[in-house]
Amino acid sequence: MTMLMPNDPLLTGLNPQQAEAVQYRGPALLIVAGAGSGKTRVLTHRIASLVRNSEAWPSQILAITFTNKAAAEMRERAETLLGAATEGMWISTFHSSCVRILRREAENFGFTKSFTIYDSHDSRTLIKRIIKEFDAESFGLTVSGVAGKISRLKNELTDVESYARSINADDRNEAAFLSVFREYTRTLQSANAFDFDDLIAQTVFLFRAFPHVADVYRKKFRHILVDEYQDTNHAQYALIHELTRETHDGLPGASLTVVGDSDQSIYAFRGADIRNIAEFERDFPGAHVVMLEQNYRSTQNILSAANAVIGNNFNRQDKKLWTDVGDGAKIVGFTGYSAHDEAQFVVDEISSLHAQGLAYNDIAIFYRTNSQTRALEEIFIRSAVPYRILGGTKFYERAEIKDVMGYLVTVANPNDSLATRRILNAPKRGIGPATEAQLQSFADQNGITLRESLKFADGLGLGPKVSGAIRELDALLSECEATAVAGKVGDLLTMILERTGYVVALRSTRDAQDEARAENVEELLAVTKEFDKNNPEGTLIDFLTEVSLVAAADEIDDSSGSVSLMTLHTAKGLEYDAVFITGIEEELLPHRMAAMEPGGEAEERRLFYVGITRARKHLHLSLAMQRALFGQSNLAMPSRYLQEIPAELIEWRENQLGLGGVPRPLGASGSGATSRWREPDALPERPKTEWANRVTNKMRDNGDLELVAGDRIHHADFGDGTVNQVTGEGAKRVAHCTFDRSGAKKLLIKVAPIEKI
DNA sequence: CTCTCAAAAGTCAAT
DNA sequence: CTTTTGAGAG
Repeated sequence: MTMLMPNDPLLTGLNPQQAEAVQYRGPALLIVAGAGSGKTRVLTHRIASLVRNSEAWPSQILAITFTNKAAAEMRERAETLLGAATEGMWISTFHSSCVRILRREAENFGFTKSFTIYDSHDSRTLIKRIIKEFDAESFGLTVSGVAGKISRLKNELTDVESYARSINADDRNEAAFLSVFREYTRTLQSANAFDFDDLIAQTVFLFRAFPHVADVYRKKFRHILVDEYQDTNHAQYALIHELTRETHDGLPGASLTVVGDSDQSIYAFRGADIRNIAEFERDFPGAHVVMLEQNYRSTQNILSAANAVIGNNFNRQDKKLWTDVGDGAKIVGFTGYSAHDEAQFVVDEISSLHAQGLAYNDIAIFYRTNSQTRALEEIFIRSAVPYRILGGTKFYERAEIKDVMGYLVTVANPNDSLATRRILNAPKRGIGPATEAQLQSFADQNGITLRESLKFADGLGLGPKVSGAIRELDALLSECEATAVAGKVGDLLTMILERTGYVVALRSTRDAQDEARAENVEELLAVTKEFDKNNPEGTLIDFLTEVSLVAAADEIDDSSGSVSLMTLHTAKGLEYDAVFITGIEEELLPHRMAAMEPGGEAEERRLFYVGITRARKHLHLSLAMQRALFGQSNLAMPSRYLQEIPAELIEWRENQLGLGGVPRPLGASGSGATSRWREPDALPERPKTEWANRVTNKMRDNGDLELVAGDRIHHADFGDGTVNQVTGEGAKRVAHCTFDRSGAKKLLIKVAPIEKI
């Protein structure tokens, strides 16, 4: 079914399998794409060929990815191929696509277009409140338990009423959960809000309940392409099914292309069902399958390690990645005494890679849990290496940001009582829990929103001070509502901050952290202004939608010139010249919680596999012998997965402090890691660094320390040394030194624990 | 209603 | 270890 000439530019440089995946035409195509096999290229070329051959209008194409970053990249590459002809194409994430559909269709089922989106944090706040109200703790309900169960049910497309029918009504615990679930659903509805899982599930319900609405989208989208198909959950799977169904007036279903790799399925905890891809051929009879195994990203050594590791998973379709670029450098292994020691290795190694000409933004560090960032950051902050942490405690989850966003949400969606409650007393204006309860019950009795109840505060018999505060808040919100209609988001936020004195209040406290909070709020203001600039037509709702749907990986600014730190999950879909995977220890990878879950061990192995296959040229694997958890130091054992990599692929680096006769954590063969492991009290005495104390104490400031080449200095860890050169300016001055004991280091003068001798 | 301090908890990844 | 929470005083 070739529609392209063999010499078509859209096919040049593609291998036969890739070319087939671009050209095949039929109702269903599954592209099994191993890591680094050029799937984005195949997808974009496929889209381009559809448009170029006039097989489809751009507006008939829907391409779905998991992150905004992936969507942006796909759009950019499609634009390179097609130019302006990409206009009208939907290239976006599952969540963004669904929001777009829901905003158009919300009025069909009891919502308005200005609905707000609750992130997991908002959901938990609401669930917590409901559990308390229902006194449901006594039935063993916890916030995380309920949140997880509701999320699972929604991902399985089970709504409250069908759940109610499925349970044993005599089970008091289940009944208690049901009433919490009911109340949660009711509250979301009356707040005109959807939670994350609703965005997908409600779109499916919408399509099922209103076939004529579904038909509109079935007719519109004639070619649907889904990336990372192995990570779809049941609701997403159902959404795709709904969209590719035949319409009621007999138009055949859209053509569906899915791309995925079951070896990279790492989101089972979020409901991802590996069967969606494994059973694709059964779900879509006549589906054509193309396998992409040639890897264009990594060296053979890296691929051999990846193949060896993933080969230990059972029940997988065997595929072997290969490359023709050659073996490349060996994988570098390192065992540190502690997480800080490990971090120091990472930083030193990065400095040396950088000295060899590798840019910082081509380097990334991965870890299993966000808590591992602390030790890394503590070492990074004192080195001259620029870094950035992706994800983790997210900006939008900070209390001060939630407060300020509460104003924007209340203005955009006055039904959202969760947001209104949040701002009643932020900043402190004397409206406490008692007043809040009174306002809420007044609102409930009169069938109005909490926001509207503020207008009737005078009749509630509250004290003059409280009534005055409420009147003032009401006036402020009214003014905001007027501004929001006409103005920019940045102007609105500026007005809110001025009128509430929120930033001023933060600045006037003694708490040093409040200064940082004030800066965060100002950063948010900058974000709104940036949004206004990039979206001249953008509304407040558009802004709120955008911030609700940002993901960790979306924050990556490739031109930032920094080393990127992120979890292994966030790393999926990205690639770097040099990759460091840290904390490759039992209890961490596989994580102790995951190891107990069914299928957990295999999924953790896939996670490791994903990490390994992100590396183009250099791969570093490191671990520590002791790792602190909640301030408690525990013994750590090398991960079982480490032993799955053939020993000849790894070159173990000596600990620079001189590890004497301590063996590397694993040898080529024979005795397992455990027996080769020394007891901690047998470790050679090492200079006590007491990182924790020094690092968490007040930040050192050597800002005015003058250093020139030739100066002798003393460093708390590295001992005495000589300054070779000083580069940079002001607070960013960097001393290039050679230490007598530890060799060459680059230190940020401002914060390094050094003194002149 | 607000502030302060001490106890308790979090302990896995995230759209 | 850090952050959140609850109780009790002001």
